[in-house]
Amino acid sequence: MVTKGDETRERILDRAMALAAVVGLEGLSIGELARETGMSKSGLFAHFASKEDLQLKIIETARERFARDVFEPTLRATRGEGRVRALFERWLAWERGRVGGCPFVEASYELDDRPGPVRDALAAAQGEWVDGLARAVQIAIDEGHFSSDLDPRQFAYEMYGIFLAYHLYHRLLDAEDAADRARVAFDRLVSASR
Amino acid sequence: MVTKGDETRERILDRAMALAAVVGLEGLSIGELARETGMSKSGLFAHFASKEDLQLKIIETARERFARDVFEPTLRATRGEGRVRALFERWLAWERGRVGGCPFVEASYELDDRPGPVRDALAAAQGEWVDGLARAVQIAIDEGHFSSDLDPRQFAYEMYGIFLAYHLYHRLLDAEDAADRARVAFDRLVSASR
DNA sequence: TGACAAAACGACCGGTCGTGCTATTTTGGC
DNA sequence: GCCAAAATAGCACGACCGGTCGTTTTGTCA
Repeated sequence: MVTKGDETRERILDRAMALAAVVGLEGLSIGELARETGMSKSGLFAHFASKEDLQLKIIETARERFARDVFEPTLRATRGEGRVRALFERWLAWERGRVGGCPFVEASYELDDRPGPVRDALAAAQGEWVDGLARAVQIAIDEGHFSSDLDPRQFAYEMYGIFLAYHLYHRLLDAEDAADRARVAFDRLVSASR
Repeated sequence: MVTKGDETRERILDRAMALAAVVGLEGLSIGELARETGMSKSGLFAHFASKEDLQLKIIETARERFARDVFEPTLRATRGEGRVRALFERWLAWERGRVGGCPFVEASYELDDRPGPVRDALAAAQGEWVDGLARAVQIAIDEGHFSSDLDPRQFAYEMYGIFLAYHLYHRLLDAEDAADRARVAFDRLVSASR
């Protein structure tokens, strides 16, 4: 059964995720989050044991949303190259669709040098995603769409690079052709993999 | 003439740059920086008008260091493909050589959604670097090393992507093969450009 | 050596941080 | 419609934030 508390918790996490994508997981303050959600600081604290706990739950929430919006839909569609292409397009849309960009990317560069459970959770999530990408590429190889010489993990690496450049060009440099450049690069990567 | 004040200012900025690469430009606190440099907070404030001023000067310092260590040395070496390759290797070394990774990358994902003069300065520095890359590629085209069909700015985009993926794999995922993967990707990019 | 400016200091400002503890309100099952 | 449980608010705390102040130390040059 879903109680009222569950709902507010969900609402808080939604807002927190968006906020963290702008000011960072560390920069996010309880007071600001309380203001944003129209609650008191102590009201928030009934839902989260500590700020670190909140950060962990933000990452978990982002993980769920990403799986739901990007990864899972492609599992019910085509296999092989089509799925890899679908993953890429959904990934771009995921970035476009939220204020502050992809929370994983933002957090990754923020926490890369700050050891602790939050960094660990983030690295685990990122590792999972990279694995998922590589698996999709492996299937494309098995289906004969991609060359059997192809290294799926190298493909995932380069695909991630294209996404990161897209993120930077789009968010910081305000380049209107960011998505175009990303697609050109990705097409080149796919073509070279056949 | 270089006064004592100039020297300490230099020392402070050095330390501040390293610190900011770890905790971010916003996360960097005056108190912590004072502790790290063995000075008092007010002693610091003799050198910087405000925290924002400090952030701007950190970016400026990073820009100088980057130009000195990465960009300029390649101008005195080979032109064309050789220079582009040298830029890439020096770029990787620049990332490896400092705690916290490349300060520009860290700052870029931190500030991309926080308008203001600091973000502007950062975007300008990044734009400058992308321009420099594209110019080096254009020279390689003119020299006949790269195809005349090649779009230098697309090359710069993809090169940046490879670097960003390297940064992520190296810093967050602790992947030992990060540099190898970066070189494989870059070689593929260069080969496809000939 | 004495004068004067540059540099650094410690104390302190109002404000916000994360986080407790306790009281009050709201909710949902009987 | 009662009552326990769940949810939220109120309030206070010590620490630290960016920043200012008047003062003291240090370095430079006549």
